[in-house]
Amino acid sequence: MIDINILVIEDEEKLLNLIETYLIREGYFVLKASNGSRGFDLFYDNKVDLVILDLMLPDYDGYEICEQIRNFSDTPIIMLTARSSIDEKLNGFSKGADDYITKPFSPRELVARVKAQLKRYNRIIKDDIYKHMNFKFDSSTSSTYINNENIDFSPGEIKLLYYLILNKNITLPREKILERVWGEDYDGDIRVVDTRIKRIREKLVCAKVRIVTVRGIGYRWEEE
Amino acid sequence: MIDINILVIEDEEKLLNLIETYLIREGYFVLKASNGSRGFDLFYDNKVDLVILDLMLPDYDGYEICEQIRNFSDTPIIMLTARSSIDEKLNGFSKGADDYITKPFSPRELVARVKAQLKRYNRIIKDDIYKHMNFKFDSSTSSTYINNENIDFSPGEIKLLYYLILNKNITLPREKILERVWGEDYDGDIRVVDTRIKRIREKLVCAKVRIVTVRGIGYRWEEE
DNA sequence: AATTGTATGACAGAAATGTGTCAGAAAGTT
DNA sequence: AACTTTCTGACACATTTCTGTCATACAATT
Repeated sequence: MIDINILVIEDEEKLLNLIETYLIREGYFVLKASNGSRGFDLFYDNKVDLVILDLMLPDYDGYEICEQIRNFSDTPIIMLTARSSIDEKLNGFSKGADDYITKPFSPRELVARVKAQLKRYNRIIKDDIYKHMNFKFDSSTSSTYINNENIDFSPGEIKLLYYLILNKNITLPREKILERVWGEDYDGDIRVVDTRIKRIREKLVCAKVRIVTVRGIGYRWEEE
Repeated sequence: MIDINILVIEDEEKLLNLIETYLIREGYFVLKASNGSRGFDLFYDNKVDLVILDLMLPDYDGYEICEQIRNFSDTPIIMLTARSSIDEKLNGFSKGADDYITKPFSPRELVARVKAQLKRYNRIIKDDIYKHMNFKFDSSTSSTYINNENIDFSPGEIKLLYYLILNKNITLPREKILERVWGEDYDGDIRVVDTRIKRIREKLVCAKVRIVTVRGIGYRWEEE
């Protein structure tokens, strides 16, 4: 499965750990920062899929960070704050936050909002089922069905499959696939991608979906 | 896709080479200058899509260069500096810089900001869709559709197609096409352009757009 | 008609992708 | 631990597609 990384920037340690617990329970990977500066570093050095950002931090104002991130990234940002007036809310949105949670909040609320944002961004998320014609992929159990028959894929194949489905109808360059599926530190032959695509294709022959080759670029998941 | 050239003006050689490495890894072409004067020359003599400019150079102040460039060009400029006070930041922006990076910075930050600027600048079509009548070109996926049917073009054909669309209704001389699409160092027969145009035309027969020949000069993308 | 510029088809070398095989790694069993 | 099975990346070779060149045909201009 492709890991989903959530960066939480929050100075109150207890709350930080609490949030972490909830998110980990949902299967997300959590990056923790207790101040804005550290948060930045983590954001730059990792693939971050969503940011949960406290408004009041020891070093920076949450708005500043939000603005900074928005200068070069569309990663969804959820603001976290004790203040709850309408004014503040508007301010947060205008700075580019995608959602806003006021403390105190329930774990359920947090998780729901996180999922909502990820879904908006990615279309498909954990615990979702992708289906097209006779092909079905259940991301919560990583099982694949063709004509309601379970088809086995290896762990690596599932990872690639999932990534392709997440980006259906979008052409993915080999480099990008390699970075996301194999990881940034992998430095072997780039054509492992081809080999793995081939292995997946073998199992998709009867499915009404296919992986098309985009010469000179990479591959694309296409629905028939 | 058309090559993207980034001009880096930075006197610290190690940093210069480091930046080059990151950018090349992302598929950009890099022009290096270790002082302002040389930077100017490179800017004039090349098609530059973005400038990364150190604030402190042996011969000129980065602000001066920024102003100079702004006198006749909107090419995005990213300032690079060790200083980080708000004042400096404002100064940089007011002189026409589009973004600002303070040292030290992570590779990811650099690349992210470069991408953000290029995206903003190339609004015309990058990640955008060109459409006229029954013809559609999606630059983010490099896909072409005629009557909503996907038409395959080869990588080279896409490159030329894209360049023509970017300059629609403008007559492009062969020499210019050759320089931009084939690259400056290509030194084969100039008539390759004709051949490739022909191949594109074959696929455009049903489209309500066409490439017209301008005798003695070159070609022009024309909407019917 | 002569001259100049462009279109087209064929071809061969180049480049990218597909595929089978193999050996080492990882995971699972006894 | 020893063994078996599966997974996975590397690599070589086959296949497909691309692309520049060139010769010839065609069109425009004088």
